[in-house]
Amino acid sequence: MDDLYRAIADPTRRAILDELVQRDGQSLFEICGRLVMKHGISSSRQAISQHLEVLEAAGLVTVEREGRYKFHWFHGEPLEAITRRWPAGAKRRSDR
Amino acid sequence: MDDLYRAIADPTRRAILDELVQRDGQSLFEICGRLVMKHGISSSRQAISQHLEVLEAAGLVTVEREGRYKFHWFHGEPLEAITRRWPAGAKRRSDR
DNA sequence: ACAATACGCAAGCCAAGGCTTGCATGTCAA
DNA sequence: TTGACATGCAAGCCTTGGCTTGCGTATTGT
Repeated sequence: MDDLYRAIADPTRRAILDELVQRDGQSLFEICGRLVMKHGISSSRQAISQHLEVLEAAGLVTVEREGRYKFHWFHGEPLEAITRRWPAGAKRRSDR
Repeated sequence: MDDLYRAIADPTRRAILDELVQRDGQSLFEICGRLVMKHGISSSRQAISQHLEVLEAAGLVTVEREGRYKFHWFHGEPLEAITRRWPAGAKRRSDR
């Protein structure tokens, strides 16, 4: 529950989510390449791998091993907890 | 835009938002007291004040000075950017 | 005016976290 | 089987950020 907010706190992890939404089921190397190409992020492979672990712990990314590859899928359901917790509707202060 | 995710990354700040949703328009001292009472959080007044600055920078809290008091209101609209960015609907991986 | 109240500013401490580096493991193709 | 490829593990560095401490400012009540 707490991992969710930590997961989306990092801009690189948010870019990873953007990437997976745009093209689901990518491997680690695919993600690394696309982050450099389209998001200007050039972190090491290990750094991205650690980010993916955090996203997986938060339930925002689903993983499946296939041979020597590991594919990643986006899973947005945990995000609903945020708008369920606070009324996102534009609540303005009432005049006093 | 980036401040939003940092703002809700901290559990104390999330508790502050919970408090303001439950009782809008509190002063700093009121918030401090209620955090101790109902959330078991006992940080110093300055710590809470700094948290409120972060929340204000993220647009999640509206502030109005009145004499020697400073009142705080919850404003949930920025949160909509999250579910607008990623489809929160439970998207599952497609079989391969 | 004076003291108490409510809050702001700024420096410093310390733990958490993001990143790198180096090595290890496992898988596939030739 | 051997080498190339895709990933995992672990230790260390270094910045970020949350918290405290001490002092300063402004407002209110008596």
